Amino acid sequence: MNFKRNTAELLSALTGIDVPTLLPLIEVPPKRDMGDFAFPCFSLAKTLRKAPPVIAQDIAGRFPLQDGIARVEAVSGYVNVFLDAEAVARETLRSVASAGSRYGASDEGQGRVVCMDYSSINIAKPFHIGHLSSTVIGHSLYRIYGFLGYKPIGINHLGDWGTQFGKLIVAFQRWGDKDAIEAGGIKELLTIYVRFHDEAEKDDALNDEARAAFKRIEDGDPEALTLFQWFKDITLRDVGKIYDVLGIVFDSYAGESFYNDKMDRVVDELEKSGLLVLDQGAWVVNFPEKDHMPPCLVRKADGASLYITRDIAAALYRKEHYDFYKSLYIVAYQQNLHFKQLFRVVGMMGYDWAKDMEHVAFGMVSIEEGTLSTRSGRVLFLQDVFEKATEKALELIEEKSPDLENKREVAAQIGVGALVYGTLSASRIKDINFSWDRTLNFEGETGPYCQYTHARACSVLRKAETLPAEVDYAELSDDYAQALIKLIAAFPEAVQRACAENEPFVVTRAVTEIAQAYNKFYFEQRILDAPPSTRAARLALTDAARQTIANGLYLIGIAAPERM
RNA sequence: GCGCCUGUAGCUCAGUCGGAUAGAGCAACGGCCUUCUAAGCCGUAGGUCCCGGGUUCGAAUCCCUGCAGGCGCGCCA
Repeated sequence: MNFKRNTAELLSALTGIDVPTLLPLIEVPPKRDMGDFAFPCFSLAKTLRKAPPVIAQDIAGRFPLQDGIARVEAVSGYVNVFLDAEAVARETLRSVASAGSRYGASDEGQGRVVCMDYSSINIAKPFHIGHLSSTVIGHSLYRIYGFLGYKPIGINHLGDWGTQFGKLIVAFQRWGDKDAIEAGGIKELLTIYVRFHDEAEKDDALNDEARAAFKRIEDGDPEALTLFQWFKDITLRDVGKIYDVLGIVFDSYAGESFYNDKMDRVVDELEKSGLLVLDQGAWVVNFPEKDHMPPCLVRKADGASLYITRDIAAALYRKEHYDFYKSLYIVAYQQNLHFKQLFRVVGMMGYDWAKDMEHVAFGMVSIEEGTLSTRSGRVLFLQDVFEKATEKALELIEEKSPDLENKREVAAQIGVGALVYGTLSASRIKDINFSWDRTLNFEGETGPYCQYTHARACSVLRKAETLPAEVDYAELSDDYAQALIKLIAAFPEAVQRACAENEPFVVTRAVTEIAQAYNKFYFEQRILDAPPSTRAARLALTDAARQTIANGLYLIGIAAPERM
């Protein structure tokens, strides 16, 4: 049963206001002793020509005490509704128990396809913390949408085209060592790439050579293509290790090179719709004055296409190939203008589904030394951060639970959990200033805290050995149990909000609050050595908390170890 | 110059699209392990919700002006 809806229905009968308009007006009071739901009567004052406290008093006096409603009070213009603790406990715990790992899930998506462009790494460039946000937000949204019945399509739009591949070929042929690259991976590729730049400073002819080498890739020269593919394989193999650690899989790796032969069509179409204008030798699309947007360049003076040309081609391809209901781009806010232009151009081309594309923007990551910059050495490789966090977790495990069997595995889950949590703990738009202190702090509102709480609940259940078949839910009327139950009951709504706003942090917060409430409950109330009836009820609550935390952690892409 | 975004405790952030006395965590200080995992719990202290106007029963929240910071603004992605 949905208590909020039920309250709205009863209120509707008393006020004559229909349920849909009533529902958003009902709020949760700031303090628990003010009840479970509150209905402010101020907005009714004008139409009813009565003072809000009088109206509240009237409604409260006529409120029927049924369907789990214990009592109703009128306090300074509010109607405060108190739910029956036993009923709330029963309904909530039963629905968690029956849904299990699907608690919070729904079929509201009805199998509709949602494309998600995230992570989208560059070939031959190492994965650094700047790539983490897109990867982790995208992955979480992938799970959230899937959980709510959509069919997500995870797309890693690879940056696998451009003259840098010509440079890599030249560099490899001059100074490369196949075995060293096979062994060293991306870091080795980066080394020869950096060397190319150093040498090219002295000898500009190298740049011409690189351009020629890239031309060979474009022309389909077998040797060049083989090398090109090899660079990609090396990169994906390396980056794949990070995706494995994060538990990420993609449905498509179609990147820039994939769209290479699909761009002429875009230019043709733009031309036919009369949108293309020649300006200073280049072809551009101009926007109406009201858009306040500079024109966007679609084809360079030398005939070459650009980033946005590829993105238009990709948008068309995705619509035709997946027939998406929504198409999300999880990309930093630096590219706000780019996506505004992209969506507008696609709309101007006459595709009404342009409205279904959305830029899921997020803030920038900087480190203490300043903005990230590979060239000036201000980088933090994700691999290194993972390792350091895992090491810290391992130290703590050695200290706190030296008997744990799979220490390394759990340490990695905790270290990575800390990092992922850090990325998903605030709204997307906030900039992140990376700090080792914060990353390696596993106390308070952190990933390890939530994981710890989950493991703690698991430990209690393990010692109990069996879950009770019969539960007297009246045993869960104390404040600590009730606070926890209400947060568990609110979890499905949090998942829906996270989806509607493309904001994984909403789930992060919900999980954190449940963990906090469970820890308070755990500290204040004995579970295993309570009297049988109480013990049974508290075990059932422990299991519900355990399950909900596990589901929430899954949705934000964090592992939930049973021991730590 | 134009456009977008951000501004809440020393720091990192919430604040359920206008509601009741603005909440958490970190850091600081003080307590709690012979009892279910102390990666935990409790307490103390910490606020000009950037400034100023406006809208109304009521504003951290909505509107306007300003200030500060970030990002972007044609041949990169």
